Order: sequence, then C-alpha cells, then structure tokens
Amino acid sequence: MGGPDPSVMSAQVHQHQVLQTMSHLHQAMGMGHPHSLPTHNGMTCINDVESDPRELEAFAERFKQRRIKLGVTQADVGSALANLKIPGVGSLSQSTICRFESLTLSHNNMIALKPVLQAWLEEAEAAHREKNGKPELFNGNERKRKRTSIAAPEKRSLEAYFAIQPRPSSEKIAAIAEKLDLKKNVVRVWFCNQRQKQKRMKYSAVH
DNA sequence: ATGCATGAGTT
DNA sequence: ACTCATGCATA
Repeated sequence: MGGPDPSVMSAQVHQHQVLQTMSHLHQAMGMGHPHSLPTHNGMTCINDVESDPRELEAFAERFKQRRIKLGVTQADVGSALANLKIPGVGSLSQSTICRFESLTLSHNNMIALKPVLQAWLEEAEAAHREKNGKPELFNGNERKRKRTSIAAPEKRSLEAYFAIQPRPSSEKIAAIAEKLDLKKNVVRVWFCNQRQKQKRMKYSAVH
C-alpha cells in the first residue's frame, strides 16, 4: 500500500464451493434442557449470554448439512439473508458464513448470527418444500485490490514476538517493522488479527 | 478456507 | 490505538 486506498466497495462476487468433503455427521437429537445456572456470584449477571457452546456447535453443524442438502453455497446464503427483510440485517459474505459453520468466529458473533441463519434456514426449507425458486443473483465487478503477503520467515518472527508480547507498544511495533522490513501498519494489523484469532471459538479455553 | 484489511464504536 | 464484526482477495 503505497497510498490512500481507493476504497473499492463493489457488489457480491459469486464463488463456487468445491471442497465440501463432509460425510461423518450424525443427526443431532432435539434436546431442550433448561439451563440452571450455578446461581449468583457477587453481581447480578442479567445481560450475559447464557448459551452453551455445545448448542452452537450442534447448530452450526446441522446448519451446514441442511444448507448443502438444499444445494446452496455459502455465498448464496450470505446474499439471501438480505431477502429476509429482518430489521438491521443485511447480506453477509461467503467468508462469514464459512466462519460461522466452522465456528471460527467469536462466541458473541456466533450468538448474534445464529437466529438470523436459523430464520433463513427455515425459510429456505419451506420454499424448497413448495418447490419455489428464488433466484437472487446480482453481479458486478470493479477494480481489484492487492493483498499484502508476509513471507514465511517474517511470519515466523512475528509469531515469536507475539509469544513474548502479544500487545507490543507502538515503538516496539515500529522496531519490529524495521527489523523485518515491513510497513509498520502491516505489523500492527498483523498483531490485531493475531489477537482476534486467539479469541475465536475453536481454540477457546472453554471446552 | 484463510490472510490481511477496513470501519465503527470503545477505552 | 484498540476491539469487534466483517469482507475482498487468494490459496
């Protein structure tokens, strides 16, 4: 990035999924267990998300199976969400749907997206039963953007630094950037993304 | 499926 | 300057 980004915000890109090699999935049985939390603590936790990670995992898995059964791609789901006309809910990208299915989103993000995707799934299955078709595909393409690629050696160094200090100061970042011959911003963003990764469901401590 | 990036809202 | 949700580009 040598200059100001020409903020390219284009439409959706239709992409094909080609690697869906799933097969060993068992049907989850319905279980509505009332949650009886271990009572209080010190402060009344009234606004906390009391959702079991297991429940989310099960839903994500079921969601994926049924989505595939409907012959719909992750990208399709993303754009179809806008048609649900749910207030405050627009379309999402293939990336996000993929991450939802693979649980590589933050816990809160998963919780927020679940109801929306569940709503879509129900609509889609209903429409499928009625043999309705709802082709909603837009296309458009504009300027592309180049993605920075950090070479393996540099990446290894960054990981080493991260292990020692996950949140380096601005100065430290500058030093690292210089040492690895990378843009300071690239290094800063790398650390941010690394921290975010740590918080994703998959590797979260709660299991 | 995942890496690097943006933007809004916080701290 | 950070966190969080999210996405384009790419492997």
